[in-house]
Amino acid sequence: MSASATRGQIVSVADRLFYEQGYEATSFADIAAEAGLSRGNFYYHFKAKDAILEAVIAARMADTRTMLESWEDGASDPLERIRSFAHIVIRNQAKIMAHGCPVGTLCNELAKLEHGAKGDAAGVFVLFRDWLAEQFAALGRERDAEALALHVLMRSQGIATLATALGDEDFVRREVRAIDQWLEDQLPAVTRPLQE
Amino acid sequence: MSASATRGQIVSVADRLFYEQGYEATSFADIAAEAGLSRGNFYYHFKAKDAILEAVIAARMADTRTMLESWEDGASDPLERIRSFAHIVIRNQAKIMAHGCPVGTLCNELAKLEHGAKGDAAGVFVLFRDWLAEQFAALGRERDAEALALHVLMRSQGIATLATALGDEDFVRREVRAIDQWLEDQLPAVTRPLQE
DNA sequence: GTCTATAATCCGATAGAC
DNA sequence: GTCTATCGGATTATAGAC
Repeated sequence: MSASATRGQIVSVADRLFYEQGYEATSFADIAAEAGLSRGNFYYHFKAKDAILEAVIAARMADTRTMLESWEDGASDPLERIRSFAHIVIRNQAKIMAHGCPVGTLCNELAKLEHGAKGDAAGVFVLFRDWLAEQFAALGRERDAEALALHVLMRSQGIATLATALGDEDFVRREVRAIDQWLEDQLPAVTRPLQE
Repeated sequence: MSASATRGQIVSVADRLFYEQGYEATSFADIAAEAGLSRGNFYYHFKAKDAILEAVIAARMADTRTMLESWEDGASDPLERIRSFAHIVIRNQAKIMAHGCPVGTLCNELAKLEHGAKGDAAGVFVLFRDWLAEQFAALGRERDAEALALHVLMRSQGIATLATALGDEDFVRREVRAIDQWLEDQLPAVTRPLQE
């Protein structure tokens, strides 16, 4: 296999295992076994575990950009686009209940490890935040677009964490509906600030 | 030192290190060093790492019950009691930005490890949920008390996760204010105190 | 590019002296 | 109850054959 193909295979497997098992709990042997190559061959492609993590984060950034573009292509209405985001927790419910949100759980783990890549991992949140803020701005909420974006992100993270801990499907559906309701309440030309 | 005192010392140190570094990343050597005893002596008090985890979770359950009682003693108004909970993320802001919410991050880690104690760890969430539901019931929201309780829990978890990832203090303050505002919007008009 | 073999380290856990 | 010494296994990482 070519070097780039093998490298891509490693990143793909590592991406999934880091999500399912966590970064530290995933060993080189785990990745090598599922990627179908020996441990020794690993160091030809990645000299250290940190390097794989950076490649996985870069891949997630690229995947996220692709997903955001597909939501833009799928709906011209900014409100519908924001709903596309809010409904991830339902579409990926089974995975989230088993392993949480890939972004939130990785940031939490890297924070505890005091790993320098925490900021890189949080970059996926920044991608979502800025994209959501664009949609809110398009809805006429330019002034507090970023605050509204972070509010939606916050709720999706809270839902994911409690879904993992408690495994309550009704709770997930109910809270996603509450986001939909909240979104519509933001719609009217009335400029209602989030705070105060 | 007596056995129970040493055991308590181990649990206290393990509690803090599990929070700061994570469960798996904390070794027996780490705990032993900070508790001031040898690795070998460990197994007199805890025969396995799982046993320490269970003791830590039991200690957190007890601490949480104590905290809930102190909030009950500190305020007779259920709304004020709920605010006591919502404001944890501000009181513990520095720790949360560094290591996340102790309950949420532990549940996430145990979920990825497929560790049987995940349900026990989630028991702290259940304590908070039931206590919050009691307060909402006392405010006249008996019918949806549990859903309201989970909503508050969800928001505090979302705030904690984003605070850890992004380190934005303004975001934390703004979202706690938004919870306060939401709380007042939940009050049935009849139970609202007369202004004078 | 891929492999085997192995070094060096750390882990959880045990045995036994005191 | 506390200690030292140590086992067996897993881990990251390297060296070198092919």
